[in-house]
Amino acid sequence: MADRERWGFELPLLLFAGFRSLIDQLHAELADHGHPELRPVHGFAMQAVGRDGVTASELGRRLGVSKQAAGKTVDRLAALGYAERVSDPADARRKLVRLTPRGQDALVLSGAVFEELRGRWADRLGQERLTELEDALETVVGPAAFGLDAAGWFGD
Amino acid sequence: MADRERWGFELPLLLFAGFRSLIDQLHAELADHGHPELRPVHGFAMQAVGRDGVTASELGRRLGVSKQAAGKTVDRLAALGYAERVSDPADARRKLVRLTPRGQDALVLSGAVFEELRGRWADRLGQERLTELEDALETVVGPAAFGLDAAGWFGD
DNA sequence: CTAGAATGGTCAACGTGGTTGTCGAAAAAA
DNA sequence: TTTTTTCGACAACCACGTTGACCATTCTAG
Repeated sequence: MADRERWGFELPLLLFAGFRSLIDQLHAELADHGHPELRPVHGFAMQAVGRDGVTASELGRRLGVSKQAAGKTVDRLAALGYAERVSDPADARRKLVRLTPRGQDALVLSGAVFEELRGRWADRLGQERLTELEDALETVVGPAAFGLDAAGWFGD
Repeated sequence: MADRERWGFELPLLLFAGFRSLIDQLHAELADHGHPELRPVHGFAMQAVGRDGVTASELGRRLGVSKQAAGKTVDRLAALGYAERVSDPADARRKLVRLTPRGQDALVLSGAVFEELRGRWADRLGQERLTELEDALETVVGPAAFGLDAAGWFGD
């Protein structure tokens, strides 16, 4: 919306503002639908757990944090009723982390909200410009974009 | 780079990956130029302090955190040699936080690195598509993009 | 088969950055 | 002048990350 020259420092600010606006709206929506306690970090963790469950060590690898940190996140998720630990009969060392129905619900709901939010961006920009934006971003960040390793990047 | 239909959840991931890639490269560069201790949160805080200095309370307002949290950040910045507190002769309650020369250096360096990084994106995308991306983001996030309130969003 | 290495989970201590609540001193407003 | 507001600090606490250590179990070589 400006043909003025842009500063380099605006780019990260714009990206962050976009990201944050989506995440903030997601969590406002989640809070309105029975999940007020969920934080962004929990969403990432649940996404990494997935439908099949995962061990705490593997979760740590997927999220790019130590297994201890992953274990703590699972503790919180479990305390909030979103995940549970199940012993693995095939390997007495492992404890599978699985999403509870509540956790699955939150994940499904998040997916729906993200679709809705993308729709709003499409209304604002037009499908064309939105796709352009996504493609441009994918060009510069590459497939790394879909790694969930957001270590330490999330808070309230 | 894909004419397939995109999922809503990809958008925040792409934005975050872009943001993070810039910030990570910035701090790698800063570390290589004598500022290995700086964290993203410090950059935001120093930006908010600016050339004129600011009180801890005002800093908190600018960053969207409590004055206590802002005070702690100033403590950390001061311990690292990037900021200092100066008593305000005109108001005995206030203590002006100011950047030290080291702090100013880091800020100037950051600005230069961001220009360089934007240049790399321009090489990849072309000036046209980069400007399109910036404009599209500004359209959806509005002027709010340039608020520095990133409460709790930063870590390592 | 058994000894050693690798893996998984947990405990402890700690660092950083956030929150509230409280408080006294100083300034501003009534 | 009295009351209210503001500023900076202290304390207690929470969330989320880190290392290091440890034990139990499983895998892998010899």
